[in-house]
Amino acid sequence: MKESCPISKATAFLGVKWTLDLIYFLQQRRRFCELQEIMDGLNPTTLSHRLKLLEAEEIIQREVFPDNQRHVEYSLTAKGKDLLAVHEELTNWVSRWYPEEV
Amino acid sequence: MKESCPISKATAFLGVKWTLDLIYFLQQRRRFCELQEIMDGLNPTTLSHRLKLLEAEEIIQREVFPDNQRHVEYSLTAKGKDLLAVHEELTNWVSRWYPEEV
DNA sequence: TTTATCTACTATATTTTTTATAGTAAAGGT
DNA sequence: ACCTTTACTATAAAAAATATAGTAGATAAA
Repeated sequence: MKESCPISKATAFLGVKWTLDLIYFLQQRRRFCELQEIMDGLNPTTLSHRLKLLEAEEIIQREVFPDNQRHVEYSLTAKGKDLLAVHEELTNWVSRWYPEEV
Repeated sequence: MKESCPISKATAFLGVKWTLDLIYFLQQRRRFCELQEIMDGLNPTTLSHRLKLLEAEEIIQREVFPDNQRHVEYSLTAKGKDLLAVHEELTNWVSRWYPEEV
């Protein structure tokens, strides 16, 4: 952006469909299929892309269980957890403007 | 989403490319062409779509100047200004994790 | 021990969004 | 009269999201 936007580092991945929701749900560590279900059948191609993007940004970490290669868990890194403050503000905003929803 | 996500009301428009940046730049009231320039030539079709979305959500307001129909200004509503708290948190996060950028 | 199920994806094709580019129509300046 | 600015819209191409099916390994059930 011409005029620097101090948050462009963040909007590059937060302003992408599903990212904000995904971070919310990853407050608990989750498996791929759990995320799919929770997110109402979000298609696996998109979910896979998004997880890779967030992993590359070091917002989440992917852990494969050594005893079972098919067991993979995703969770927030310290950097990712630190983003939850943003979610909190967002939750507050939603409760102020859509009180019936929260 | 199956399991309710309390912020889905917000992520529906914030999790869309350019929305977060747009709100940031609309801290000051701006005209269409200014936004285009500031956002590094963001194409007018997308900008137009986004402005309409945010207007529909009552995050921004569109004002046509009565003396000149070609003079249109966009600015944040109270609801939109209230979202700036989220931007602030985001700015803080960026400064913590990308100190060289801010 | 064959068969079925679960998990974590990838492949392919279709639909939706975004983008680049050009164009329009009104108003204002020169 | 002519050029520029403004706020868009139109069209076509490129990129991203989705639906759907499929794969491969591991575990469970018959």
